[in-house]
Amino acid sequence: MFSIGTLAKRTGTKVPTIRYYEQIGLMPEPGRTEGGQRRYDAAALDRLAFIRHSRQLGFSLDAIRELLDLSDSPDRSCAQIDAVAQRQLSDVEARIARLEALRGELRRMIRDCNADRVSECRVLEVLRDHDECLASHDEPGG
Amino acid sequence: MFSIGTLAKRTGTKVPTIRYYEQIGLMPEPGRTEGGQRRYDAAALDRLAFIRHSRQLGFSLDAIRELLDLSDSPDRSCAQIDAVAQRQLSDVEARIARLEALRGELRRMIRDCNADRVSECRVLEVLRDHDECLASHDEPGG
DNA sequence: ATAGGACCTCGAGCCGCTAGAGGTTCAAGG
DNA sequence: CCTTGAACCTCTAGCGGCTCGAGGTCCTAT
Repeated sequence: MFSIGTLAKRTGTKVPTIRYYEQIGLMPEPGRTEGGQRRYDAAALDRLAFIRHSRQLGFSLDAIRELLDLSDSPDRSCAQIDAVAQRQLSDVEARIARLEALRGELRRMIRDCNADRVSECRVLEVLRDHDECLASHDEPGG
Repeated sequence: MFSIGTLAKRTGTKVPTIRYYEQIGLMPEPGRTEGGQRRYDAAALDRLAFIRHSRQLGFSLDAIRELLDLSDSPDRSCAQIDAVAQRQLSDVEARIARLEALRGELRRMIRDCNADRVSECRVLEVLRDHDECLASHDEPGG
């Protein structure tokens, strides 16, 4: 049985993040000392490590919740788990594609700017005129 | 002089987003009709188009504010503008690199999973054991 | 004159945390 | 056993960048 600070250190998570995960029901409520401090066991450590690693791979907390739920039924087919991972992969691939398009525009914009003064700055021109772009980068974010 | 809805349509922005930009001082307060409705002119349209396009290229609202401020001094050197764009490019490149690493892990994870049951699922194994990963994907997001 | 779409403000909610205030508990050293 | 001070507790608010809803007003076309 160890404290939230120890759990935080062992998983590379910040303490408030652990409390947040508990609050949203991703981590179960742990036992408490008489004084009211949280005390964790190895199971909690495993679960949090799973969550953190999934987060590092870009899974949303909802997707992680799904994975954790699915992993509680060891006899079921793992097709659903693979589907969650596949969705994540597709998502990552889409984001890469979008960012690569942005990278192209930014590079072109910077390369073409041989101006001295703001008034002739190619970067600003491109930002002003959408038509100067090759790709149609519709959605922000990514 | 046209309404916020017209401005929204012409720039592909949602109406509440325009009001939000005004609220945070990115768009100036426009004139109003007697009844209190906003009325915009061509300058507002240009400014909003610039903002939207910059957003599509991934610039933060703060960076856009900087670009807009800089573009008000046409006689200055455009080095600062290029620097903002360069920063953005570096940012995009870093995000691409990170996402490519994630993509690799996800692909490997999915490829290796030939299991039927959840209990043998390779995807879950990898998520449980950080050591199964090739790269050290430290920070989430990206 | 009236209908109804577009506008108004204000406040809350999304994700995934992060930070701060202000107070309590625990563990180590004396 | 007592003191210290680091670590814990709860609660609230904030970040970016919007998005949505409620409840009300205005404008324009018929």
